[in-house]
Amino acid sequence: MEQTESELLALRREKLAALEELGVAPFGAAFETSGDIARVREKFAEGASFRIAGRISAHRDMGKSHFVDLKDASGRMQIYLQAKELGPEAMEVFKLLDLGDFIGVEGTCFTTKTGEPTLKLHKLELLAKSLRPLPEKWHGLQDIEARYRQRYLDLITNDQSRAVFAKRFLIVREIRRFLEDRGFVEVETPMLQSVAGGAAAEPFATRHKALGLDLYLRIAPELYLKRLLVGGFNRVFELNRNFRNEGISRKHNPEFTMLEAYWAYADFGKIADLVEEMICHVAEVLEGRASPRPGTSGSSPLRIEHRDAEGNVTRTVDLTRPWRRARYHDLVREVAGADWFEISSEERRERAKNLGVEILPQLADFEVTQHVFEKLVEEKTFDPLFVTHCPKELVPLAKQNRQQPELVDVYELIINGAEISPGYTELNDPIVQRQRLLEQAGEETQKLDEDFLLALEHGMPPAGGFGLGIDRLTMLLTGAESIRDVILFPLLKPKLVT
RNA sequence: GGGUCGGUAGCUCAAUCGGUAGAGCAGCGCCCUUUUAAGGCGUUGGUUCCGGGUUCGAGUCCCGGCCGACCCA
Repeated sequence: MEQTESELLALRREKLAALEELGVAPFGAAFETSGDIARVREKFAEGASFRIAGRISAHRDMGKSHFVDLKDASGRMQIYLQAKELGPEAMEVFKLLDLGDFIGVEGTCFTTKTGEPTLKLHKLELLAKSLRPLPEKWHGLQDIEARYRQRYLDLITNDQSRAVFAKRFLIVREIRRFLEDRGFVEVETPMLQSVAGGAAAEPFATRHKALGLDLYLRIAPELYLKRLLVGGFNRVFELNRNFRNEGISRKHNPEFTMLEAYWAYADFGKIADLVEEMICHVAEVLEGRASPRPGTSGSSPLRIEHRDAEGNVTRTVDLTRPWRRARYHDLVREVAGADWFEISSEERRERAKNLGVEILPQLADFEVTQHVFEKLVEEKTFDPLFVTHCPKELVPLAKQNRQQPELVDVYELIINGAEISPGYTELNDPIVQRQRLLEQAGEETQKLDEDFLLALEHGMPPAGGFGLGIDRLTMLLTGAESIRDVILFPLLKPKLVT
């Protein structure tokens, strides 16, 4: 089933063959450079000689001479070719080059009439032939689907996209650095688990052949990290992928990156302090400011601006410390009336509808309140807000409050209209933990993680812990509207691109 | 899962009421030794996402499907 190639592709193959005929290896070997292009631009000095390598991104043909733009991840540099200088053999090779080819060059610095720093070539080497044309230089790759499926083209073409991912990698690096500075040890726990615990979510199922074992991709590392608290690690974190077999949306990808950390002898209040400081630290490093000094970062204003395609500010998130902390019940009262928890269940349902919150009849009472909370507090809160003392039904793995046992000692951090980080005073009572897990499993006939309960029975120190969604944090700090814009290869249905 | 919108040349986009599928960039040929979205002249390139249907005639209208975006559940 031979498919006829388009002329563009056929032509590039012909050039490939012609190069081979000239004795040029079209997929070359290592090439020693004087540094990446940005470095060479810094070192640029009239008359000095440098070697650079990169992709041909533009070509301006002047007849007997040519201007070519060479690009690498660090920047762009103009090179200048003269037939006289390079000689006829090299010019013959040059004629067979295309936009998108990788070349290595050696040349002498000079500045053009228009002030452009340029290398006048005396050597040119083909490093890799490109057999397909790249997207157009001016508009770049606009097709959203193509940008996700062929992210490499998006990264080549769209500087903003590359900037978002550069920020993501910096965020991850700074989080690791911050936690390690405070004595947290990074660990790795199983992604393949025979009981997918630590959260309420549908797991992906898989199978180990040799052991004849049903396994699940983890939905959270929590139960393993707590085993490490039992084992004597007092400050641990894991920053890696979780998998949840659920729908896809602007805020959800089936695999996503989660930070979880546990701190022995701390509680959720200390955890909130830590998370607040950590996010501000990361934001300040992203903004190019000096690292915040302990105890002083609270005073300096810190705002994140989100912009649309035209560069207009669409939202400002104010991260200036200290962040607001408020109790769940108080926040609900603020939006739904001071008497919300005194009125009858029927009255609450009626009022929720009047407030524009859709309530299905089968919802439990606490779920009605939770819906009101989500619609009227969470989705309307953009500046950081620690929501504390949630009802225990919402958070089965946290510790109950000593004064009010119907509440748990947790916070839920909301920024940018979404939950971004839950923090807990962890439950370390194995007997209560077993009851809670049994209740949670309920009719779902979910297996209990008996190994985890066994570990707890050996004694787990009181501890604070938190989770932090790295994708959503990156959305916050980059202004991305969709989680797919901060994940290099988001999940899409398969489709052959040609 | 439901609703709305979209898929046209390698890329970015047009195509009136259903009437010969076009432009810019890229490519190819020619001219030009400091250009930079280089320029000038010429030129190639199409399964209009796929499959049916209506029609003298379908990119356009109808039905089904695939993929994506947004909203809702």
